[in-house]
Amino acid sequence: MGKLFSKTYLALRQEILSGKLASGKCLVEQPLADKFGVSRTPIREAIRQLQQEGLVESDRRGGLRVTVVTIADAIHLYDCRLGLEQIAAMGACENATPAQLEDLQDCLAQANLADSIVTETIGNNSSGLSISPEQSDELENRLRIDQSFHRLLAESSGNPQLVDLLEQVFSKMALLRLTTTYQQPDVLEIWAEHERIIEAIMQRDSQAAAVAVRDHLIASKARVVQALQGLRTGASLQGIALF
Amino acid sequence: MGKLFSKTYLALRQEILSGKLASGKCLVEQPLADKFGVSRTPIREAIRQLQQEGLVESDRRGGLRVTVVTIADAIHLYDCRLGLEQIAAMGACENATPAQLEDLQDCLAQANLADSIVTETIGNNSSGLSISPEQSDELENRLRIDQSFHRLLAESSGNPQLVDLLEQVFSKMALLRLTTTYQQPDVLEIWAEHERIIEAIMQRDSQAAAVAVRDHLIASKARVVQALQGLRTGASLQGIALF
DNA sequence: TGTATACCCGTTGTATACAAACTTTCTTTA
DNA sequence: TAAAGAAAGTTTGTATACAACGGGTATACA
Repeated sequence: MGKLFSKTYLALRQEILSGKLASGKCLVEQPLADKFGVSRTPIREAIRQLQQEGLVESDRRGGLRVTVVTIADAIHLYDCRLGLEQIAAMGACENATPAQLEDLQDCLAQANLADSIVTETIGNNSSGLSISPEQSDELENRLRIDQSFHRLLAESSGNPQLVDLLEQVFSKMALLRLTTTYQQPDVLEIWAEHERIIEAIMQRDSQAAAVAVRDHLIASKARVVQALQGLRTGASLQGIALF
Repeated sequence: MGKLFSKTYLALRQEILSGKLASGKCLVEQPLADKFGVSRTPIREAIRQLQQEGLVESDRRGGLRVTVVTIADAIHLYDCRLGLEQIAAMGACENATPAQLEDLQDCLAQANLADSIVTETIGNNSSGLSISPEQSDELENRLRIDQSFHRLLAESSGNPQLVDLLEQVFSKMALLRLTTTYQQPDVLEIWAEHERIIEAIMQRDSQAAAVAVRDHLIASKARVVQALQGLRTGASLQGIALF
């Protein structure tokens, strides 16, 4: 179907996730409609969709803006993931199909491959502050792989409700993760943690899987919080709002 | 603000949650607009809102209908609650305010009060199949109390994201409740389980709280599954109550 | 100069008209 | 009679016009 609203939705989403529409930016219907060459109606639909995803939130004055993710939100979202993904891992131990297990392993393989490429071509990023386009692409790639892993994990649980809820959490974190991954290029630990999760699931050991997920998310949360606090002290951003 | 869409949203929501708009019923914009005396625009807005809440889902043919909650969904939703509410309880141990603790205790007191009233006026329901209006009201009351408890628990965590996610789960479970009528569950056990949760939280013992929540939800899930299985085998739709 | 009021402009909410896609049914033809 | 196609009806998508609400500014008056 050639619906305009889905096109504008995708375009808007891309603008938000790429940072062209910055967090906190007010979304006004008519200018957006002009920008995309459509009327206000599909813009409204698109914004509603984004609101549903958590990428757009209502302002205090009833207006709409790109969601602002605070440090507190990041922590809260990680706690939600902690609860949901432990259940997902336990469910995966019971219900993951062979194909899904294979997908998870593929994901890990891609991760290692991507990591080796980055290590070869770029090396570690401890030297400078600036990030080249190639680095940016590779880091973007890692982010995608990580997201794929967690999405596959959710799907492997065989619980569609869980998938839906986690999807929402991931959407809200997308803004956050976009900025934090650049600050935290050392992801070898992450892949190791993913491997432990997969191993536990393949052994159908739900307790071990839950523990592995818990450890992974607690570690990730710590990494992100550290990165965010570093960001905050570096810039002169007032209060809790980060972006 | 006297926005029409919020009025129609509330009206539609009420119709869905009261069962006047049955699960699976297709939602067509123009008839609904005629029914509520508004144009299609606010109807669309309201439906989008309900879709966001999970009370409306898209049909296979792209149409919209009142969400259909299956038995499998019920089990999956309980698993989601299991994950989220354990986190909520642990959060509550850290962040619950004295006022919130008091509210939780009030909730329990109301539960005991309601229970004694039901016991006095009605007695247990082991005898017959039919349920009087008074019984129905009292069971409705208990359901509200139970929902209040879990809502307060979520809020006590101090995690708004968690509150949002649990709200969605509760909404969908409310739909399931409508597909059947009530059956008197063993409520004394439920209140006792609630009490254990509160005690753990008041002692700020997050591990105990998580265990208490886990035990409670596993028991609740078992109760519901048992009721559902009996419902399937038995000819008469006695129904279930979700606690 | 400070405050209050009135008006203008920007933004969202609502109604309505029209278009496009899909369904269904009836008709026509092989 | 069956199948294919066309026409009518249904439903959602889109554009647009207008209304209502609110904020900000300018002006008038104290």
